[in-house]
Amino acid sequence: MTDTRRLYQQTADRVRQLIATGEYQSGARLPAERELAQQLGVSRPSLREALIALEIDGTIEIRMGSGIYVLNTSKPSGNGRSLGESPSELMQARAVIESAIIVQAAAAMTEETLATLRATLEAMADDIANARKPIEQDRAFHLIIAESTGNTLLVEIVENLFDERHSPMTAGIRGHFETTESWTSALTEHHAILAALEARDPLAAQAAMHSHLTASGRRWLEN
Amino acid sequence: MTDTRRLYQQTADRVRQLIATGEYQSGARLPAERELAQQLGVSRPSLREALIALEIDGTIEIRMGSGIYVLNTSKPSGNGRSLGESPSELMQARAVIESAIIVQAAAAMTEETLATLRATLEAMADDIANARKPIEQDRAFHLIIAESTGNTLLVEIVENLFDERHSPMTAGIRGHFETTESWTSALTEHHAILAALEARDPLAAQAAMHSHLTASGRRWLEN
DNA sequence: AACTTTAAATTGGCTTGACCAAATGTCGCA
DNA sequence: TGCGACATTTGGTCAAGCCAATTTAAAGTT
Repeated sequence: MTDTRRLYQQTADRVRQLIATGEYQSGARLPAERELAQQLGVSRPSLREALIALEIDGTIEIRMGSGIYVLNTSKPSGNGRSLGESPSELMQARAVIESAIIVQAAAAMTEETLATLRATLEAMADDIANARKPIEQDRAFHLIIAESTGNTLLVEIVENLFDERHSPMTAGIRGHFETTESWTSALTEHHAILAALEARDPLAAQAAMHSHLTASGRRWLEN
Repeated sequence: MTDTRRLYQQTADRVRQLIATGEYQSGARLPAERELAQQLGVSRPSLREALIALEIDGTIEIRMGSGIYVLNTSKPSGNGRSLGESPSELMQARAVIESAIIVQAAAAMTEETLATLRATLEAMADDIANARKPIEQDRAFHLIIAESTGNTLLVEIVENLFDERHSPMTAGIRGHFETTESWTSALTEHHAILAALEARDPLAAQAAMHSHLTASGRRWLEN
């Protein structure tokens, strides 16, 4: 699969790799812009855009007239999980948290909330049929479940984790290629979750939610 | 004082102002790059650098061939909470989330991590014996467990929820009257959690964590 | 008239080339 | 040896142009 992300994002990742692999360690000076651009096969303006991204996330420091320096090489997580696996990390976090939340939600589920959830899935199906990305419906489904716990903190957490997925930052790591198929799968899984909630079966709901989010993460990483 | 920052930073701020002043509201489309650059009196490459900075911090979204769009003007960025949150809500959220997390943690528990946890409890006991508030040790205990999942997002969430409890805002709702007794109870509960982790018993650990946080919330409210 | 197809205009994506300004290195002179 | 002027290196910015994705408008079809 060809990388369709913007060039500056791809380039930023390549520079991150140079640093991660120890090619350039903390405090080291990278090659000059002109040279590095040629070395990476991109134009200087494009490299500059990448450097700005790296500067913002604290990977490098740019000193005018002097050079580009690698900043804190402090690496996160000591287990070999390694580079740029933020998407899987995100979806794992969602799976853990939302699975726990839905157990609470199942207990407090009202007929009214169930009706709202059904309406959401209908709208989602409609979006898919019209080749629109049902991101808002997807978001609503998860938020409504969180809201049914009556705990605003839990809602905020679910909200933030969801939005994290579609943030430009995360989109930069891997472009989303949500296809009609993948959305259809997601819809099916949502229906399974809803069925468990209708049956007031907390454990089944928990299992369905966990399954949905892990599958969703897998789809995200595979395309 | 003349602004000596790089041009892209100054430009990014000017665009942020255009958005903040309502010139361009959420969802609105900014002028085309060429036009906006001229309007701001900078070159297109410089404007582009500014736009990348704005894209990264989630202020705008750039759609190829379409335009530049203003995203959510709401800026949560960390601590957008504060309203309608009760201590009980906070502790309920912690109970739900940390109980789920410890199930993952129990599976990944290493002897090394267990040793660190034991050391934390010893330091906590020492603090209590010397009439010091073992807040840092308490914090460390919960964070170490979260960290053992290897998921930085989960760690962040646990961290934020913990710190929320001791924030000025929350402290204002109810001054903490953590007594020696209440800290001793907490320590005992921590030991119970540790015992379950040493036994590699996820369910027991889950129960112990849930029990600890609900009890902790009760103590908080009662004094 | 309504819908579909096609072409033109718009808009972001990227490159080449150049010049300026800050920082650094070099060399000659005291 | 020490210090100051000059040349080099390096980032900062601009200008103009072409390509590709998207949108809009026009033309064609039913």
